[in-house]
Amino acid sequence: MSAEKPVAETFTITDLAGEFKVTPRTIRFYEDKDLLAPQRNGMNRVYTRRDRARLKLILRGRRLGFSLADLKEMLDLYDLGDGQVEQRRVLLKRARKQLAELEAQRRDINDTIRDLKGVIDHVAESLRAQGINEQAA
Amino acid sequence: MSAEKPVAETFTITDLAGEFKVTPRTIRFYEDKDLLAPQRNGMNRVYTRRDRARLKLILRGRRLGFSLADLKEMLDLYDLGDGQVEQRRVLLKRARKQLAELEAQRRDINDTIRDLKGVIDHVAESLRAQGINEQAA
DNA sequence: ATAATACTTTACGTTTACGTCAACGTCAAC
DNA sequence: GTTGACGTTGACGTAAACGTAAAGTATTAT
Repeated sequence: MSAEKPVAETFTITDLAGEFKVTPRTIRFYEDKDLLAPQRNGMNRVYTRRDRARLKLILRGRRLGFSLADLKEMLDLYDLGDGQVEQRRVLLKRARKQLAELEAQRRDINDTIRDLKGVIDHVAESLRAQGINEQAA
Repeated sequence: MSAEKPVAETFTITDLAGEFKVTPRTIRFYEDKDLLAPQRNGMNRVYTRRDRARLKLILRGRRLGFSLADLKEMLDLYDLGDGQVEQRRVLLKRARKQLAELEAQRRDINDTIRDLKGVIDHVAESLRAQGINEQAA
């Protein structure tokens, strides 16, 4: 009898696992690595929307090839926005460094996309030149 | 007595390792996985500019988080542009699928960059609001 | 002749990110 | 009261991507 509304107040581990197409094992593993820290209801883990947002960020980072250690640092960046002055200065430096790396990665992606488009155009053209349809007969 | 010009005709394994900041072990490992197939001069490997280009592509792919298995497929895409018609049709489909994935990844990156910029702006602003310089005293 | 340098193969070790049982707790339904 | 359904904690297994010796070969320098 779980609510079907877009977002509930809290989530169970299988809720999140189902939503993001990962196994509960994965989510527990992230907790073991201190990337998540859900509350408990007795023995059971209870995830807030904030936990859910963190998980989303972790999985996005993983798709971009970042290690869990990297992602822990990035999450700490998001967390420590209300620290002491010196802490925030350090945070700012790290965040800008991280930003530079992401922009470098974006350049890599753009280059790769351009190359791949070149291949596609070339092959598509070579098929057209022979008067061949792209779809099979 | 190695030439210092930007590009030579052929390269040794340590040439490439030096240029791309990886170890020879890494390059040999890629060969073992059939991502590279350099010529031999006796026992020693000899890399052409084409091999070098492949290595460059592999390393760029790795920075984007692709597995070596993924990259082998992608390299095959680049290679098979002159195959039979049916082969090229398959190639075209795969290439377009690959392109779609890359564009999805670019969206992930753009989202992440946007989030991170938000953090930076927020923290920088909070420091300015207190009349604090970003650099330490 | 020998030492240094550069390269080779073989093989076992390591880290990361989980997968896969196994055994147990808890609550609702039958 | 036992059977699921869902959750829990270990603990061991594993695939990927190299790292790290160990031991041999080939060329070059002295």
